[in-house]
Amino acid sequence: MVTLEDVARHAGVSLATASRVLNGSTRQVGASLREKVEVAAAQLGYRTNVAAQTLARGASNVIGLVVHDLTDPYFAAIADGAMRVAERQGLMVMVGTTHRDPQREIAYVSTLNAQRVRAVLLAGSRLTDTQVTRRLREELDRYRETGGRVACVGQDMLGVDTVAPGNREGAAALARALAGLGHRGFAILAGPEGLITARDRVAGFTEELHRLGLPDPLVLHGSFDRDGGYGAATRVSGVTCVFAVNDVMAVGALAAFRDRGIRVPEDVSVAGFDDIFTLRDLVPALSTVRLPLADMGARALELALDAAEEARVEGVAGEVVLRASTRALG
Amino acid sequence: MVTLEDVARHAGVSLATASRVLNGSTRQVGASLREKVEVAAAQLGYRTNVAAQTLARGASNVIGLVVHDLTDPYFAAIADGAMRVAERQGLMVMVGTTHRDPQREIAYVSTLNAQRVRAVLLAGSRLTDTQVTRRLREELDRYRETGGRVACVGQDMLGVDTVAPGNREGAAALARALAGLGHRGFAILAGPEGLITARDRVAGFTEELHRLGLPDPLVLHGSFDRDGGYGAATRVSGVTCVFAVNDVMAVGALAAFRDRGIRVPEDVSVAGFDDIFTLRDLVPALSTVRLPLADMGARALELALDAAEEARVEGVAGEVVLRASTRALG
DNA sequence: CTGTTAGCGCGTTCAC
DNA sequence: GTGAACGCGCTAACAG
Repeated sequence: MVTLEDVARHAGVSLATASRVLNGSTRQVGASLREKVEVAAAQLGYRTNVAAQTLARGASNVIGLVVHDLTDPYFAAIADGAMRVAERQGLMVMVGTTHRDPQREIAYVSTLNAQRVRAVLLAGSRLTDTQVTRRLREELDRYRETGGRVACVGQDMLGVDTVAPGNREGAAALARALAGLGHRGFAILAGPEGLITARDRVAGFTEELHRLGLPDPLVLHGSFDRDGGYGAATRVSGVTCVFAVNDVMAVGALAAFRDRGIRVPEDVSVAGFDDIFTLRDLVPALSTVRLPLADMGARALELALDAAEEARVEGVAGEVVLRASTRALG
Repeated sequence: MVTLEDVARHAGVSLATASRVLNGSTRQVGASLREKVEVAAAQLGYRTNVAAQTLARGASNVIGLVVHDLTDPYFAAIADGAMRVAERQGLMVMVGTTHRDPQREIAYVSTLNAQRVRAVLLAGSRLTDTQVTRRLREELDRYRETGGRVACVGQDMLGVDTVAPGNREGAAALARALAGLGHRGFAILAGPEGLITARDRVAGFTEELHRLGLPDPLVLHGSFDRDGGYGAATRVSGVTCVFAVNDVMAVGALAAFRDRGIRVPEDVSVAGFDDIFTLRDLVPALSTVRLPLADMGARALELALDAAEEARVEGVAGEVVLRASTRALG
């Protein structure tokens, strides 16, 4: 293993000089020595030892990213956005996937703390479980006490910089749009009870129906994925419009209705939430609430990197997009 | 920042003892001292400094993963598989996305080398550009010379452990199946010319048509994504069956045909390749060649981690899956 | 079992 | 400009 010292010796200069030319020091080095060092480094095939550098500098060039599931396009999009800004800043990204296990989320924060990453990004809905939230906060606080920066894409419950999707407002806007189409009987494929993202979308939608003087929707719980949508849709009846709290669930619902011989949108309208890119060619095209996921991931990392005194919360508005999966009544 | 030394002093033991209880040493420590150390660590909020540990041990607990694009479900699936085995082994994963820029792939290998990661996983098709391949190999060799382990999901061109999807064979089997349905006039949405995965699929398909005595297919190039499939499908005519070299392109083709008023499968059959999970609810359901992507990612990491004398190449067979997007003729 | 000590590779004051 | 030397936090002999 070639070390800086090898390079220095080979170039006939001091360790310090070699360090200055090879790594981003502010100090200047004479052209001739600089040349020698570069040649020696190239010849020997020198590669900086980042661990040593991190130790000496007391700061790393890595950021941590914790998501639930990379194969869920929602998180893939957020991760992509975050990784683009990381790359632009010359930072590497360490990724942990929790597969929706909150214990694992906490464990990752701890591990990333040990790695002394520059910043940690938490993507994904918070849970109603206050125990879990408290323990996560403790872990985050401990990390932040020693200079760690944290940002979150999701609900503002951790006392850190947060990019908060407008779940309530978006769902409410969607309800309004759907009501505007003439629908009066709704079902909500509501996701799991403990997931705040799902809850907020349900609440925003339901409250808006109230406000419009429409009857309460049928609320059907299930998992937050395709199968959850499918299963819940199986139990739908007597409504003209179904709101799945995310697009992936809506896809499951579409499949369920197809299997049941129920046509969309002729027999029932279906809307989702998120506007997942990979699903844009679905037939019928899915009405949904668009969230700029990549931007949200990027923005969250920017917030984390740009240290501030107190936690900032940035809301992100969802935009209702009506497509072929919902139709006007009468 | 609390260090091991702080903990040791606080517990009234030596640095070595503290190290032994807090980090995974094989050495035993008496119960009473162990207890003291653990209490002290907890009280002080000690967190291992992984950089220091890595430096001292000369080995890190991180693996590197280089993919083209995380938002492409193909890579997301591979990454997910790899990350599951990483997690099982207690390793963290550093991810780099190249966005199909080969320079960036090389740069990431260099950076991961500097990080002294335990292993590097390269996922994604190789290119026909021999210059690029040579430079990548050089960079990999340099990494391997100092103990780095490398594995690749893709073509065996790097001289490293490789999980090689059976692109040719899979495409040939698909051609056979499609011919068995009675199709004789084919078009291939062939992807970019320089991408070997695409090339192999085209070649396997074409050669099998030859072997069956069927006419040459119409070969239409384009990008390897949804838009490439859409664009190429726009130029299709006079055939009964279209083979898109991956599922995402097939989705684009479906959209193009829809826009052109061409019905699938009534007017034209469409098949893809990969069997992307997120697309399984597409209508019409896509005929394709299934690749066990997550397993491939997992297997590649296993290969990399389990050091061997010489590079192993494991072929992975694709399985033809005929669904509703292709129909039998006459 | 437990403690002492010499590095691991590099950044960075300091003097020159 | 350049070099010498100390310290970053931890591991791993080695000695007891």
